[in-house]
Amino acid sequence: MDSKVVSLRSKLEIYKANSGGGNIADCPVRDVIQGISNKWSSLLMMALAEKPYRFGELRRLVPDISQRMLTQTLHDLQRDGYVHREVFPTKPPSVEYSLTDLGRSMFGPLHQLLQWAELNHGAVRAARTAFDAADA
Amino acid sequence: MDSKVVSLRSKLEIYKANSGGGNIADCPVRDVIQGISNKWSSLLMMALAEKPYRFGELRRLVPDISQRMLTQTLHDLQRDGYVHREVFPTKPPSVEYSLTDLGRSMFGPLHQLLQWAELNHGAVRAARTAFDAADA
DNA sequence: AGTGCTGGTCTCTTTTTGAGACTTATATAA
DNA sequence: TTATATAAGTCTCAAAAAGAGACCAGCACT
Repeated sequence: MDSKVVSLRSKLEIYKANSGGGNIADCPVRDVIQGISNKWSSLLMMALAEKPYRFGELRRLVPDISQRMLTQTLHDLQRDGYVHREVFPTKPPSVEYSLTDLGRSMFGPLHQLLQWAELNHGAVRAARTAFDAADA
Repeated sequence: MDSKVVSLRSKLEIYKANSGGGNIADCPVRDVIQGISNKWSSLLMMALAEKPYRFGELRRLVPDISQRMLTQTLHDLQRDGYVHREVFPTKPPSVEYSLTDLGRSMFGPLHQLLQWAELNHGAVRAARTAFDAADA
């Protein structure tokens, strides 16, 4: 219990103290988390955790993502090592995206968070409704 | 094992099939996840999981957040029910932010993800370096 | 010859974020 | 007394990011 608090403190205040001239903005945990804390990353991870998908399949699976952001998010996930991109020499060429070992490893804890969201979206919606009613 | 795959499938394809005219954009899991998948939410949750903080303390703890985004992110976290805001009648009045029960509940799985990031940021950095070297 | 499929890129517009001045009331310092 | 600091924001303007949609090349099918 206390160990959790200590480990948290280390990530913020003690991190700042330990890293001589280092800014907390350079914190490696932030660096990693911010790569997956954006609108589309977790959704695409969720899709690719199920099975590999092609570019067009992902676009149809997530109809409200723009082609531009699908390209860019997949590129970023590939760069961070979560996603593998493979081009098949069909006519026209098709591209398949799949999770790497690192991607599957990261999806473990991410999946826990997704499950929490599934279980608790009722509570979150209720909180929003109450909050919006309060200042009305 | 298979149950994980099935539960994933249900969130994407089967969700779409089950929710008659519903769009996958309305998916409640997405709704909740997108509330915490932004640049500052997880960082502030991390800080407040350690202990309650006042507005100015948070600003000093995270020096690269703008006052504007700190206000807005705390407001959104409060609206979603993760954070409690309390005003103390000091002169000038001070405001303390703390996690609610729902916030602490959500921080459980979030903390798992943060720990993964701490353990694996080396691998992510290495992947980035390799990727950037490849197309150079 | 025209149409559609592939996986993108390019441009333009709208939205979001960042930087920084400004606020109101009180306390402290010069 | 006048100046300065502190609290928690808000306001405005500039910059960055995201969304919408046209456009591209090469090949298959009609």
